[in-house]
Amino acid sequence: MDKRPTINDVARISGVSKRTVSRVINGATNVGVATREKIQKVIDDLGFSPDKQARGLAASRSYLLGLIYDNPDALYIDQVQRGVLSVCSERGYELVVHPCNYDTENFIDNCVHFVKRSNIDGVIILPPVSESKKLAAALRDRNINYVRMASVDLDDHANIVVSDDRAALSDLARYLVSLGHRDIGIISGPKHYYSAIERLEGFCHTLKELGVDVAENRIIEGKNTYESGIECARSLLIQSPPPQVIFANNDEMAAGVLKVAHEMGVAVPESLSVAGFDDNLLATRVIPSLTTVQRPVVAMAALAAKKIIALIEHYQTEHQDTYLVKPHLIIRESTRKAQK
Amino acid sequence: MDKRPTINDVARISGVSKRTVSRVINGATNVGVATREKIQKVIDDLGFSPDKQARGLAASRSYLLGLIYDNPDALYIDQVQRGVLSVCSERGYELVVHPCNYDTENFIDNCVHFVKRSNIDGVIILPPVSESKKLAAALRDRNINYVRMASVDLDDHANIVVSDDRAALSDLARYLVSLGHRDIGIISGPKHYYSAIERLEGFCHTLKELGVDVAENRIIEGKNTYESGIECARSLLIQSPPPQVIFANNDEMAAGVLKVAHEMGVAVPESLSVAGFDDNLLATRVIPSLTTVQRPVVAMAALAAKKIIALIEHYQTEHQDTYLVKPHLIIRESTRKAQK
DNA sequence: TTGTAGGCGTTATCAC
DNA sequence: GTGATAACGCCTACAA
Repeated sequence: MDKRPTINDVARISGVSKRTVSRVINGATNVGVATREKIQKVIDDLGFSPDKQARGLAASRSYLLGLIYDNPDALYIDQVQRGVLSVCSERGYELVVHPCNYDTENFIDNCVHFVKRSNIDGVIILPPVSESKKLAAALRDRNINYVRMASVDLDDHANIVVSDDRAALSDLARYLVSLGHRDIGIISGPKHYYSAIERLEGFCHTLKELGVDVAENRIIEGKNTYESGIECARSLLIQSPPPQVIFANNDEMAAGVLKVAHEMGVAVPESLSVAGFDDNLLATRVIPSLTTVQRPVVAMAALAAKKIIALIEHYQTEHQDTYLVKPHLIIRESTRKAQK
Repeated sequence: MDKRPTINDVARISGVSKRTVSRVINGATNVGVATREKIQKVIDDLGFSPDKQARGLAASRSYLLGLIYDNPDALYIDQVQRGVLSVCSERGYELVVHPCNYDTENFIDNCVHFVKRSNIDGVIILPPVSESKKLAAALRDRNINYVRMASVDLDDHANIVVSDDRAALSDLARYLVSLGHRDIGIISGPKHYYSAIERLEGFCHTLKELGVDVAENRIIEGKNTYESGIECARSLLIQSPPPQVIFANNDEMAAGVLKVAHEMGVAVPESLSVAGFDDNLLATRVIPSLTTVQRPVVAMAALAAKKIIALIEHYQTEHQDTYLVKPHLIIRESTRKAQK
């Protein structure tokens, strides 16, 4: 590899000590204007940029951000990565990815070890892993910076970005009732996920307010997978009469509903309206396209990145306090007015 | 953060010099058995592991692998990441992701700079960026280790993993002809991508061998996007008569074909067979499910990771030579025998 | 087989 | 405002 210029080169050429160069690099205020300009010029001429490793070794920082997740939704991950990276590149950080197994017993040690062995400066944690109190506690105990992305306000606002799924589902409920539907089926997510509970409650609560009750046998707990969506849709659609609407906790399962409806000869949206959640790639590809809820994932991820950097660099910003973003309803072809 | 034990602690406690500890850490052979065991015990007791930054600074290595891509297919990226990471975790590396804009003029500088500023030990490059001769040349000039994933054998075998798309498309052609189809439409990928050319040629070549000619107006150049698939499908299906089969260069575009067929009242697979490429998530979700070609992406990525590490650590392995993997045909609902 | 000494490129301490 | 000098934790000639 070509030898890159070092701080020593800069110091020698500009005729000052490297301590002073260091001051300029780090934007310290106590440097004479003339000195600063002279040094800056040399830096520019040389194309010098500080070596991350040396810098990290001395300051015990790595300029590395970690992304911890156990989420089957690749599209979601991809959007998060893009959001985080847009901030990283501005601020001189890099992103190290770390998928893990939420289920395994040693997953907390695994994550901690990940951070330790590479001196990761801070981690962003995605749902559903982000819902783990144990992980958050373990990180906090070890003074590891983290920011969680979640659907519930379960941490200090400096450590979390939450999407208001409850409010979004409330909107969806209102919309469906406005179409004249009163018989609604639900395929929820796994009940041990806060996100699933939030969505379910937000949905049912508003329905109730509007005078619509959801019978118990119309709520089925799914696993957020396509296969599970198929299974649950089947047990919902063999009921007689079948519901007028099915809301599925994510688009994957909603796609499963479409599949089963097609098999059973149930026309969507003529005889059955279907809604999902995520605005996954699938939502537009599927026929009919899905009415769903879109989270501003890229923006949330960027916000999370700003927060983690604020934590690392110990400064206050307005980002510290803003933490709540609201997803919005996207109406497509899979929902329609109730038949008379 | 808790203070981690250092090599000095290990040396002091085991009563040897840190040079000897260093030898044990790095698996040097010239250490007395007794000494080695004694030191190893201390290492285990302390839970010591060498600091990556210090190590990197001294040895000018970072134990970081980079992943360079500009690919809209999040699913593909996700699979690659998992494949690479499975090897990384075994070998003590971490993965740093770097999406970039293939189109922009400074993308090469951007990538080089990415590697330099974090002292990335080596990069894995995904298609279509991997097809860039300029990038490869730039990396080689600067002695940056790289491995490309591609559809064509366009580099030293130590630097590439290629999927034999040509052979796979040959299989597809044979399969379609065996169903009795002779009138075939094609939505190719952008012609400036090798992958698109390989697939197109592999397909047409075998068709010709089987006595099937594809008329020029039956081949349309798409852009690998869903929208482009819709557009191209339309101009193919308004021809009279329309083709019996449409092969699209990827599943995204094939999904577009299904959409248009649905709009135009063309039954798939009864009146039109459709095939894609990738075995994207879409392939199974869509109705009817797609006949397509699956690349063993995770395995390819793992192989690429092994190759890049071999390059970094300068050793020969059998991985150096194996570089070609063959995708295989997956037959689903979207293709069917030609009607009499 | 083992140890000594110096260096990797930066930041931090504490004088001046 | 500026500059020696010592860390930071590890690796690598070179010596013994």
